[in-house]
Amino acid sequence: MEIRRLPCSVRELDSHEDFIRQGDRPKVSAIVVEGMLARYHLLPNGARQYLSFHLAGDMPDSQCLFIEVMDHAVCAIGKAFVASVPHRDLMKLFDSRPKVGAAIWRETLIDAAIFREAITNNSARSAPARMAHLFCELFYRSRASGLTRDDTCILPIGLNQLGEALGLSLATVNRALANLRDTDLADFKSGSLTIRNWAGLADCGEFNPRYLHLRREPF
Amino acid sequence: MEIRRLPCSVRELDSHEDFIRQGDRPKVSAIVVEGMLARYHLLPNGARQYLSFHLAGDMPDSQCLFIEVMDHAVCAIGKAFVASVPHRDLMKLFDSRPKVGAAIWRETLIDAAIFREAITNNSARSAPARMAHLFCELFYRSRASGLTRDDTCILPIGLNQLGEALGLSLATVNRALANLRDTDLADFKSGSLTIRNWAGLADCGEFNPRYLHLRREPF
DNA sequence: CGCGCCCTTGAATTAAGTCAACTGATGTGG
DNA sequence: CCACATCAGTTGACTTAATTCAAGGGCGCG
Repeated sequence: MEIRRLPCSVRELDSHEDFIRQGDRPKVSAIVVEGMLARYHLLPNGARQYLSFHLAGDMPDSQCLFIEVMDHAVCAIGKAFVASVPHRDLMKLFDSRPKVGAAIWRETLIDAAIFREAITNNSARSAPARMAHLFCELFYRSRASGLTRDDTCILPIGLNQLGEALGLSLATVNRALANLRDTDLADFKSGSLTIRNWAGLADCGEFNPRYLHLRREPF
Repeated sequence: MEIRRLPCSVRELDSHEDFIRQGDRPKVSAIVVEGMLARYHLLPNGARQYLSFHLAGDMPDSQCLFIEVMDHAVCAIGKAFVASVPHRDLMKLFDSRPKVGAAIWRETLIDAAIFREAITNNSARSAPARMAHLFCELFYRSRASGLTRDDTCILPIGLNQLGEALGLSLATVNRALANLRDTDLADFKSGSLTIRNWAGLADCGEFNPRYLHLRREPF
């Protein structure tokens, strides 16, 4: 894509560092170059609700192109590198190349599909199933982006954060992980996820990759 | 908006009637003319997860403009009228008037913000709080669209469906409603919602309308 | 009248949350 | 190099919120 030719500045983010905060009015959008970013809500009691995770190539804050003030925050999950592109330049690009605009619009619609799936996941499934579904999604997307090696992918996230993503307490997350390990479906340990039985894991989490709308599927 | 001038066909939908099903590849997009539409996932066990509700003026399936196959369904909540506009015509409009395209893009981004809020609502809040938040959102949006009278708005939805939206069982929905009624926050009865204490309800549901990004606020 | 649908309520059950103690790595300073 | 602090993960006992199950009530409709 021609986005690569736009002027941009790359920045390194430390683990847990915020890239944007709720209430900000950013003038640039970010593209993940390396590592992982996440969006989250900050709740009145100080707790967090993680909303989505973003891998290399994703634009985790495309929404701020058209919506002035951020209703959520974006932070790094593990060390990450992001490229910032001014909105002005993106808009000019959309004018001169409408297809690029349409492609990014499409990406934002897929983001929305991922949000919808998260609603269903966190509302209608048991703790181990939620865990399994999230693992399936992250592994599938990682693999589609060529970020896996054999059956494992990097996932520099803590159990607490997993809970804040899935609407579960730390203890329940732990037991769900133990469950997946015991049934030999997946093994999550010290920031890396290993798939032991893909079909079984997908079945447990009712994972159907249709909603990701990938052009070429990694399986 | 110039959308009104596009050729379109208006159709009446019965309560519960599907407008689009999962797996469809629609060639038209809908605009709600009257009544209410909802998006939902159909789960493997036959259950539903409602994802969002759409009032007059909304485009509940804008996503199919750029994504071929539907990953969710859209149905009527109560009787409704929808106008269908062929994608072809919308695309032509976007070409000739980029501002219209940007406005619709913005709408889809607000949809995404509503999905995010639903993730948080269904993951991080108690049953009565979820109920309160949903009521706040629907009343606020209804009011912004001029669809309320005094402190009540039409909400032709059953308790079962409320549960399928909030990730709660029928019994819990009932008790949550009783709770809101007892504390004199809101009264939901036979398809209409009456707000008794707006500040209290918003507080109970931690409702902050920021995420709706409305240009002019109804309160 | 009687049937079906939706709402309501109560009692029993279960999944998940809370609380607290303990482990095991990692890291720091004396 | 060891003593100690720290932090993330693990596990168990208890509590609670929500689910499930079951029975009953109101109401519209044939």
